[in-house]
Amino acid sequence: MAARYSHLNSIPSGRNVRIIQDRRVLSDAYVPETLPGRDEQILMFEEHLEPLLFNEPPSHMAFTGMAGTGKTAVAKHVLRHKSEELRGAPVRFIYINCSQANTSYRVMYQLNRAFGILVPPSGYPYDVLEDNFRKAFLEADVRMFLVLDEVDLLVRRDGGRLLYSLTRMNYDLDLRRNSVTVLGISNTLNFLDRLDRRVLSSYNPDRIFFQPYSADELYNILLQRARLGLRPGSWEDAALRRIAAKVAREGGDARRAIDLLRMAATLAERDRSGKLTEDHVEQAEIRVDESEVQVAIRTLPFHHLLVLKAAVDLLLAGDPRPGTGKIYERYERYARRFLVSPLTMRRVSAILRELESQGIIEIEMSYGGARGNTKVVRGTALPPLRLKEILNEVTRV
DNA sequence: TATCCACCGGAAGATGGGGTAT
DNA sequence: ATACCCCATCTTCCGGTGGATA
Repeated sequence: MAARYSHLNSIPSGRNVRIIQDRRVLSDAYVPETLPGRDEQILMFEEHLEPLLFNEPPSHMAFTGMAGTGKTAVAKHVLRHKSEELRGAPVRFIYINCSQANTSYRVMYQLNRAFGILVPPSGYPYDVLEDNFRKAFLEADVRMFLVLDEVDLLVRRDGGRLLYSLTRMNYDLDLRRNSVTVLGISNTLNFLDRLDRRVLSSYNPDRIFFQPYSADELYNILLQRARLGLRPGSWEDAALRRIAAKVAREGGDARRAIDLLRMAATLAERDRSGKLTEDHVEQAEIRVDESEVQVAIRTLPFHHLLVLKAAVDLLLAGDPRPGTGKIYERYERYARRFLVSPLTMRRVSAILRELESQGIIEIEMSYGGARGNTKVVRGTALPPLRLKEILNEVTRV
C-alpha cells in the first residue's frame, strides 16, 4: 500500500524542494502559543480578568489599534488559557465577530445559540430574542464575558443599542452571582468617542492600546511562523528581514507580513530551488497586491464596477486627479449604455468611499474653493491599465 | 466682509427582498 | 393569505465647507 504512493517522496536529484510543512501556521487565523511583542497587552488583559478568580465581575474593556496589531490574537490567546484555568467555575466566555454579525439582531441570535436556544436567523421580533437571552442567562446563573470583535462595524449600524442593553443588564443583576462584561475590539481608534453618552456611561471600558508592530517584532513573528510551518533550513534570514522591514514601513500589519510569507514560500516551492530567498519576497509583494485587488473587484456589485470604470477611464484619458463631478458624469453615460438607470450622486459619492475602503482606489479631499470641496481619486492600487483589463474581464459576462 | 460654488456626509425614510407565524 | 419582522440599498433632504470672487 505504502509503495503505491512512494512517488510523493521521490524528489529529483535527491534534493528536498519542499518548503511548506504546515500551511495552517501560515494563515492569520492561527493563534500560536506565544505572541511576540505583545507581552505588555497580555499581562494587562490577564490582570483585568483576575476578579473572575475570586468570583467578582471584571470591568468592561476595549482593545483599540490598527488592523493586524494582534488584538484578536491576544484576546483568543488569553481567553484560551483563562477558560482552562477557570474550568468548572460559573464563567462563560463568548466570542462573536461583528463583521458577520453586524446588527443587534444577529449578535442576539448568536447569544441565543450560545445559550442553547435555536431561533430563526431572521424574520423574528428582536424583543423576543432579547427576552430569550435574558431568561437563559439568568437560568444559567453565570458570569458572562463577551468578546465583540470588530465592534465598530456593529456600532456603526445600531448606534450602540446592543452595547447599551447588554452592559445595562448589570444594573438589574445580583452582582455577587451574575454579571455581563463586554470586551469590544475595534480597528478604528476613535470608536469610543463616537459612542453616545448614555452608552458610554454604562459601557465605560478600560482601554488597552495596540501599537503597530516594529520591524523587529514583525521579524520575530515571521521567524516563529517559519520555524513552525516551514522545513528547517529552507529559508534565508534576509528574506524574513525584508518582509519585516517593508511591512513595518507600511504600518506594521502582521497579517500582511504573514500573507507575504505564505505567498513567498508558495512561489519558492513552485520554482523548485528548495530555498526561500529575497527574490521570492519581491515577487510575492506584487502577487499579493494583485490577487487582493482582483478578488475585491470580482465581488463588486454592478454599479460599483461602473463607477470604478468611469474613474479608471478618466485616469487613462490623462486626468491625473478626477473628482466626483467628472466621475459622476461619465458614470451616468455608462449606466445608460448598459440600460440601467443611474444612481444619484449622493450614492456614487458613497460608492467611491467604499472602493477606497476596499483598497482599490486612493481618495484625497480637495478644498478647491470656488470649484468646491470634492473627493479626488489620487491613485489606484494597481496601474490603471491593469485595472481596466480586470474590469473588462468582469463586465464581459 | 458677504456670498457663492460644487460637492460633502449625516439623518431619516422609501423600497424591495428575504424570512416567520397564524 | 395575511400580518408581521429584519435588512441592505438607495433616495431625499439639508446644514456644512473653505477658498474664490464680488
